[in-house]
This record gives sequence, C-alpha cells and structure tokens, in this order.
Amino acid sequence: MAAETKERILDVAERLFADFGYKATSLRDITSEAGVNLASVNYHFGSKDALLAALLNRRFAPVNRRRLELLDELENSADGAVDLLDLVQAFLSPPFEMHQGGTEDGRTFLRLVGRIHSETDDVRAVFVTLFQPVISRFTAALRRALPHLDADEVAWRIHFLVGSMAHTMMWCESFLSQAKRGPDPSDMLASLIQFGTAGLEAPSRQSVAVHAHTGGRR
Amino acid sequence: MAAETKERILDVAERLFADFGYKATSLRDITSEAGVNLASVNYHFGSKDALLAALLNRRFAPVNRRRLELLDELENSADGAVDLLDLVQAFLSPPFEMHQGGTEDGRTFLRLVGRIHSETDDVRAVFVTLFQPVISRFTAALRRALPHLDADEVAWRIHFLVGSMAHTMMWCESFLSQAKRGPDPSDMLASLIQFGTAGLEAPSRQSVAVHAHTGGRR
DNA sequence: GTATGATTAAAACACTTGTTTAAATAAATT
DNA sequence: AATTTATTTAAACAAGTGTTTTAATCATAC
Repeated sequence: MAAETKERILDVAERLFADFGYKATSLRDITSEAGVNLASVNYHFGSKDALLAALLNRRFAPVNRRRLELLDELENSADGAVDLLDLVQAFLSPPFEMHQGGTEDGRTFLRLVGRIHSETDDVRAVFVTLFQPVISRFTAALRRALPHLDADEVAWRIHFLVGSMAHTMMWCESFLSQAKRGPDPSDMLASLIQFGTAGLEAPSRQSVAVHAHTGGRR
Repeated sequence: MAAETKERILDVAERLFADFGYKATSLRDITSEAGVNLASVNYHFGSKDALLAALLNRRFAPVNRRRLELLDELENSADGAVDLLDLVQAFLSPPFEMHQGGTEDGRTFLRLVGRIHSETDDVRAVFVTLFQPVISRFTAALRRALPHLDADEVAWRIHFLVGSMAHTMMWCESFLSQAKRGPDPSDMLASLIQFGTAGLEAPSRQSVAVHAHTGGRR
C-alpha cells in the first residue's frame, strides 16, 4: 500500500504541475485528486519541494541519460565529425520516445518538460542540476559541429533551440483548436528538428551584416 | 499624488511579475516595495487580475501596434513579395526597441515578455487577446513568404520562433555567469533574427521518425 | 496473540493570500 | 471657508498555504 500511495502522489503531482505549474498547485489539490491523505506527502517525501525533486528525478534522469547515451554512440561511431542533424536529434528525441509521446502520459510529460523550463529559479534548481551535464556535453559537441560560429553564438543558439522546444511542448495541447489535425507529438518532433537544425547552422551574424550592406536590404 | 501611486504600483509590479511570476508575487510584496498602502491596488485597479491586465496593456499594446505598423510598411512598399528576414525583424524588433533594450527598464520588460508567455492560461488571457491580431496577420504574411511549407508547418515554426524568443528573453540575465560579456540585448536580437529566419525557411521536413531504440542512424 | 514498526487519518498550527471595511486625511470644487 | 470628492490608512476578514502533531490503523515478525 505504501509504494502505491507514493506513486499515486507522483503521478497526480506530475500532471498538476505540468498543467498549472508548481506554485499554483497545492498539496490539497494533489492529495484529494490522488485519494490519499494530506499528510502523506510530507510523510513520504518530506516537503513539497522534495516531492518536486523526486518527481523530476524520476522522469528527467532517464531522459538525460538517454541523451548522453545517444551522444556517446554518435561520437564513438563517427570519430570527430558528428553530423549536426544527428546531434539535434539526439538532444530532442528522448523526451518524445521516453513515454511514447502519443499517449496521454506522454503528452503530460511533454507539458511538464515545457513547464519546468519556465518556472522560477528556486523551482528549477533541481532540474538545472539534472540538466547541466547534458548541456555542457552537447555544447561541446555543437561547437565542433559548428566551426563557423564563435562560442557565444553557439550558446545563444542552444538557448533558442531549448526555448522553441520548451515553449512548444508546453502549449502544443492548446493548438488543437487552430490546427486541422490534433497535435501529433512525433510531427512536432520532426518539425522541431528541421527548424532547429537549420537555425543552428545558419551563417554567422557578421557575414549577414556584410551581406546586408552589399545585398539590397534597405 | 494619485497618478504617482498608480504608476509606482505598475512599475514595481512589472518588475516583480517579470522576476518571480504572477502567482508568486503577492500584493504585499508589491505595495511594500512601492511604498504604498496595501489597499491601494484594489482601490486603483480593482483586483490583482485587473492590475495585471492594466500592466500588460501599458506595455504590449504599443509593442504590438509597432509590429503591425512595421508589417504595414513592408506590405505597402514591396507589393506581394515581402522578404522573410524583414518579416522576422518586424516581429522581433519592437520589444527590443520599445524601451531601449540596454537599460534596466528595457531588460526588465524583456523578462516580462518572456515570463508572460509561460504563465498558465488564466493569467495569459489578457495577453493572448492583445497578441492575437499580431499572430494572425504575421501568420498570413509568413505563409506567403514560405510557399514551400503547408499551413500547419508554418504554424509550428511560428511557435518555435516565439518559444525561442520568450525563453531567451526570460533567462538572458542568467547567462551573465557563463558568457564572457554581459548579455547585450541587441546582440541577442541579431542572433535571434539569424536563427529564426534560417529555421523558418528550412526545407519542408522529410519524415523523421522518433528515434528507434536500436541506436544511431546508419 | 501480542509486540513492533510502518502507514494512514483527522485535526490543529502558524502563516500568507486577495479583498473589504470604515475611519482619517488630502485635494478639488463650489 | 465650507463641502464634496478622491485618496490613503490601518485593521479585519475569510479562505488557503505547507507543515506538524497525535492518535488510530495496518502489516509483519516474534
């Protein structure tokens, strides 16, 4: 019974955090929907913060492990020169494949991924810790794959990529109304990879400035 | 004295909402920091929600007006064929030029832009209303500028662009530590335009399936 | 069957939230 | 100057927050 309670709390909390954010979700919301006693959160996890930490660890640790695993494969097979498209795919795919993106749980998880990126720093603290090794290793790999860009520019563009990922994951449910088809997560992944790869390998901004001078822009 | 109180509340609320989000900022945080009485928020604005609405109107109405103004200019001067780069620039520039991005106020506003994109739907309601005409007109213009993409694909990519914008605006302050130079908003704008334009005009996606568990692509 | 430890239950705790009230003060109008 | 309106103040309100406590219940081992 104990393990079941813990998991029910984690499952419900994950969904509510994903939909309404951490601050806006109360322990009473979680426990009443999970059908468990209010005090059980503090009994099993210690605090609301610790619940969040446990929740993030449960999901993001495997995702980030998978990212690094894919990156290892790429760097081992093709020594030195890793294809940019493969890098982007290795970074973006794991959240989608983790929970079979099409299912209800999978989509909830995608919303959680997006939501957590926009929580305030105090909430993101645990998440950032889990994310950090991934970011640093992919940053290094992307620098090698984008030799025409300086380090700062690569850093900017990684943030752009993460932003487009997070934002779209968070709001893809809301697109139901305006899109003809429902938002298929694997469609989203394919589009995102396409968009992100092209954005990352865009020419450096200096060459654009030169281009702008000679090339007819007002 | 009345107008001064109202503006002090708006200024402080804007900064706190930008830094900590709407839910996490209490009226007591705002009023104490602004040096005004707690009840003055409800007196001048009616409620916390109405304060947010007033705050968003004050800043985003001019920004979105400017966006549409720039779009009008583009569509009038070059009849039919509007350059993609110009479109992206017309969409992204106004938040940066509005408050002279480099100043403290300007950077606070950029954080607010980013933050508001990630608030939950109830909080974003007012914002979405202000944003909607901009999105629909730019969507139409982008479809014309990207004839090789179908409507759904254009919609996805607009969300990617908005996401990269919002995310980076929100966290650009945090990049101070890892970047050599402080994050210059105009640098960010230039990079963002570069990234977004390339991403938008990327070739239409060939089917990229969710990464198989068998490992790397061969 | 009883004792031991783990789990659940209900209640209370101390604190914060947005909002309202009623009196006091300031400003503007007549 | 007197009166009406606008604004500020301090206090209280009702509801909600995470957390703690104390007792009751359950499962398991002796």
